[in-house]
Amino acid sequence: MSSTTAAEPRAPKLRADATRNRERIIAAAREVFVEVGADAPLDEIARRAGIGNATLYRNFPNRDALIREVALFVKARILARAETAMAEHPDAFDALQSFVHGAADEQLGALCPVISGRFDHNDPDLAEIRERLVVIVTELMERAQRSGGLRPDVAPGDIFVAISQLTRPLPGTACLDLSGFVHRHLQLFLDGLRAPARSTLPGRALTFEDFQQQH
Amino acid sequence: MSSTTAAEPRAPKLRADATRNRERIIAAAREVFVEVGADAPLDEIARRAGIGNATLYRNFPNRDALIREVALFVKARILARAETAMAEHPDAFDALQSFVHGAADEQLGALCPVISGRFDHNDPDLAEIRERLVVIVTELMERAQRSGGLRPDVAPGDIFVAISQLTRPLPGTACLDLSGFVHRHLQLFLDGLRAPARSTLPGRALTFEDFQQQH
Amino acid sequence: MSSTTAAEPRAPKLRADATRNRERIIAAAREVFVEVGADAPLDEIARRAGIGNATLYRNFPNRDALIREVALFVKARILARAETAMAEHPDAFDALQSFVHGAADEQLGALCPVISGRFDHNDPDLAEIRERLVVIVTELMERAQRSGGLRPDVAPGDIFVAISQLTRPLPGTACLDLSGFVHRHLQLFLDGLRAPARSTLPGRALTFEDFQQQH
Amino acid sequence: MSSTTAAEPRAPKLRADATRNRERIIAAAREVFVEVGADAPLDEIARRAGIGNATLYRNFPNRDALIREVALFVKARILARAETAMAEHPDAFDALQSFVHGAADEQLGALCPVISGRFDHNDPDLAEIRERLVVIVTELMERAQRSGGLRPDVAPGDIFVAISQLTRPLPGTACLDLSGFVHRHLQLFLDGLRAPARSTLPGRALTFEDFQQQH
DNA sequence: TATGAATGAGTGTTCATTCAT
DNA sequence: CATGAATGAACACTCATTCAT
Repeated sequence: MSSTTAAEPRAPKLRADATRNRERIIAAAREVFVEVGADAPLDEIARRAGIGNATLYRNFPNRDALIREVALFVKARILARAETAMAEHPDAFDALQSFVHGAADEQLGALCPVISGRFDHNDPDLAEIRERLVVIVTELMERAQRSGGLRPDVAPGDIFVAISQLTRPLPGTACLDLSGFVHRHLQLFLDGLRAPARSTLPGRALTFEDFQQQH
Repeated sequence: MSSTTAAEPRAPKLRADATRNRERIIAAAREVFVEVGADAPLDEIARRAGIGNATLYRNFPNRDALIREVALFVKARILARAETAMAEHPDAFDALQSFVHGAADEQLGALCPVISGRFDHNDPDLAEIRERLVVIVTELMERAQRSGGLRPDVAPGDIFVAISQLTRPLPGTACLDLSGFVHRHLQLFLDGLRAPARSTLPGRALTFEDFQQQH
Repeated sequence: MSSTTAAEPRAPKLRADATRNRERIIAAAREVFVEVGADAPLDEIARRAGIGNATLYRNFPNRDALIREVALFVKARILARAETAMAEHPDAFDALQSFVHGAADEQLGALCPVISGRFDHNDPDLAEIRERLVVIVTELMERAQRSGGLRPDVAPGDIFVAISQLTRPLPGTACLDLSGFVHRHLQLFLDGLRAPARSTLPGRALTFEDFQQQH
Repeated sequence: MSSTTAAEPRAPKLRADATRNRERIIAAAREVFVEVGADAPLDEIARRAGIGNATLYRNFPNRDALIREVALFVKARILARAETAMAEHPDAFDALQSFVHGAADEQLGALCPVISGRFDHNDPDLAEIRERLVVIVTELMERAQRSGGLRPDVAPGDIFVAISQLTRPLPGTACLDLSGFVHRHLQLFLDGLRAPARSTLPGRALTFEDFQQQH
């Protein structure tokens, strides 16, 4: 996944420190981005990670590089949620519901605006994980549509938009303020997704690409 | 509503410039806040309004005062949408749907995060318009629930959260990027609101006060 | 004294307003300069005088012109104090003491720093009143020296420096904070001025010109 | 006194730059405050110290923090003057005179208005040095009163007011303009302080606390 | 290599002065 | 002629990024 995974056999000791720093930075960055937003002071992230600011810059030459790593990290976790959901729920719509609520717990909504706009659509690492995510969510939805649980006029992009929008915290607020209600409104949206459709939707079904253009 | 509506017949001439500037500032502020967010440079707003920055400060001594006026302006328009919706649609759920889509067109979603947090809950002008909004939306929903169109386990706060979240643009993006799909996802949410309820919702119904605490 | 005293016979009515405005501005300026200092916002002076800011600028094209008028006004009052002191006190040193305490009451100390530095030494009105002040204070001091009350190694500039310095309020403070003690320290200084001299003074006696170079 | 005196032997190298900068900033601040006053542009201080403005802010997060350090620095030097004066002069009034002229040379007069008003009376460092100053000046004066050199109706506050007022430069002027005469007028004041008293003073003797309330 | 410090560009806000009514 | 409004320049302070140790 990461480009520094298996290469040089030398300097293994230094790497112990280095990778621990990387992880601490990414964790701190995720926290701070969720709380403060994409414009969070990088010094604050460094402080929260317990390192000097220049160390942060050594690991991630600019804000976008850091955001990229956070994106990779979070998408990997969301992918894992999808895999778990599919494995654990025999009913396809149940699996979809489980995935939606699980992705919300990964704070996808809080992080989408952070990532948004700064996205390098050609980044191979991101492309790979995105592709895997597309595949599994498409599979999840098609199963649910075939089983008659999910209305037929929706596509993966619709799901991701709903998750990211309905779970976004308000800026300047710690993420949890509305979170007591997040699952409630996701559930209302999921109820709207059930077959049979109760209305004719305007627009067209959103592909994952539509969503990715935004995020 | 506005304090400059019909009152003093004197000194209309001097006011001509001033009020035109005020209006231009508010319009520019709304635009810029929607596009850039609550931290938008005030100089940019001044530039967009075609005035000097100090003129902006003369009219609105600080950012919050400006945001307050934008809030008043937008809430007034949303109130008007609610009144229109109620008047024009004999079916109560239709009226509710019309209101929801109309409020989205007023960019409520874009402006909620702007207003959020900086809200002076004691401001009498804001309190008044908020109160009128509460009354009419409550009425709309209760009618729809009595007529069997709307599920009984939801309250006004749920509606406002949905509107504001599902219509929020991504930061750093002109508002319209997702807007082609906004009504689509609102419609999915509205489908989830229809009676009979297709699930048991977690949490409790949100009152308008719950929503206001956020916005 | 003023250059607008006796001239044009026309427009006497307008002048009534105009001169009342002038006086109110000067009074307000004196107050505000004493309270806030030489950098006081001119808008505050206009506000305190109950006029618009542009009216202030019409009367006094810039800060220095306003300060000049305040200087003239205050010096005229101090001159009057000197004349009164000389007339009322048979003993020359008593007269000097009376003058010193009286000048302090005119807030000379507060206003010297306002005036200082912006002085136009060629201004004929100021020159005239300055000259009259020099003459009378010199007379006061020479009498006191001849009568053996005042030590011989001091000159008018020494007196004025003492008054202005010992009565200066601290910046950012309303003038009166130390004022309970001003006369106390002036009195100590006056005790040091009495003959016979208790020390040999460093430097040379200050003329009024020495003082004027500062103020 | 200073928290960087003798303590940590580690990390002396990095500190070399930093402390040199701190010292240069304090020196420049003292200069500029004396010349321009408490409202001096901090950018000018940074420029004079030969550093970037943000470096100044890194060392002193706001104007008051900088003023505090200047106050500490200057008070320490004045305290040293008092100790020297007491040690070197067998006659108590001579010692007092030496202290007064010495404190004037430290530009106490110029800096009192800078410090004034922004004083945090609870600051422990400032409280400590203030206390030591009170003790030694009280001692100086009581000795001089016991030896019959100093009139009995004065107290430390009277001395400090005289020093600070008589040595204050005019704003907008380099401090030295009047300085040729400062010692002359201080000497006149000191002559007024000698026993026997030549008048009955109005008001009451000023304690150091009276003075501190101002500065 | 990791760090703390330095930097300069950017933003909010104030105020003296000018302009239009 | 008096006024309120408009203006731009100035300053405090923040933050991303670079440098020296």
